[in-house]
Amino acid sequence: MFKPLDPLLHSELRLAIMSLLISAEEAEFPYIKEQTGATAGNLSVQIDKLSSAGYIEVEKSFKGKRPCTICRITKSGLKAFEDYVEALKSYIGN
Amino acid sequence: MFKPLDPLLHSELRLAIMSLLISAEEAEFPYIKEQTGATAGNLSVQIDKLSSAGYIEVEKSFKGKRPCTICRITKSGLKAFEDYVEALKSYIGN
DNA sequence: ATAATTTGGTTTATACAATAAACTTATTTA
DNA sequence: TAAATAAGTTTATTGTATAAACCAAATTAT
Repeated sequence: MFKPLDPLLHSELRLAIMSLLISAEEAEFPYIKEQTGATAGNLSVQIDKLSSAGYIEVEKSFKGKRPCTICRITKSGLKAFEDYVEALKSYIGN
Repeated sequence: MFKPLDPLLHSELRLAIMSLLISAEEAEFPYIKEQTGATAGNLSVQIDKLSSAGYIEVEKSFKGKRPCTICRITKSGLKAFEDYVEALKSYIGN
């Protein structure tokens, strides 16, 4: 009847991050922060979780002398997102 | 960009309860419990929350000598659900 | 008859998770 | 050179989902 909702994606901020990365394929930390309106701390934590789960990959480099964190969605992240949307439909009706 | 998600509805079990009540317009506690697979304790708590918010109304009566708890969605609950679905679309794309 | 189980829940405790506050390091700007 | 900004991370707090424990009545088994 009701399909279980991946708890990693069933989170407002993490869902927003994933949504952004699906449209963008690549996004920097400050951009995600601005688009989601999240605090840096919260964003940092949630990015870690998505990264640990293998849903996104995080590339830390330097842009000039400043740190630069770039995020991309992974294949498995995209799959998880699609599954999540599918599961959601069992609650909200397509 | 991303619309905020009503935290009361952004919960797997509460969303399932609301979803059921939208289709059914009326449902008894044991039926909801069976359909959602929730434990009675969890269900009781979440029903209380939805009821306190005015999203559902709860009628406690007796069926013979056994207690009987019937739930119905309210107008404001239906509105909240629709708004939630609308907000969700800003994350998952319609 | 009475002990055990089931039904229909509620209350309480716990463990996790979302979020912000505080902090770090480096860089601009005043 | 002092203050503010940028880009994050780590830590602390608060909240919330969930299950465990509990209660009362009814039913079933011995």
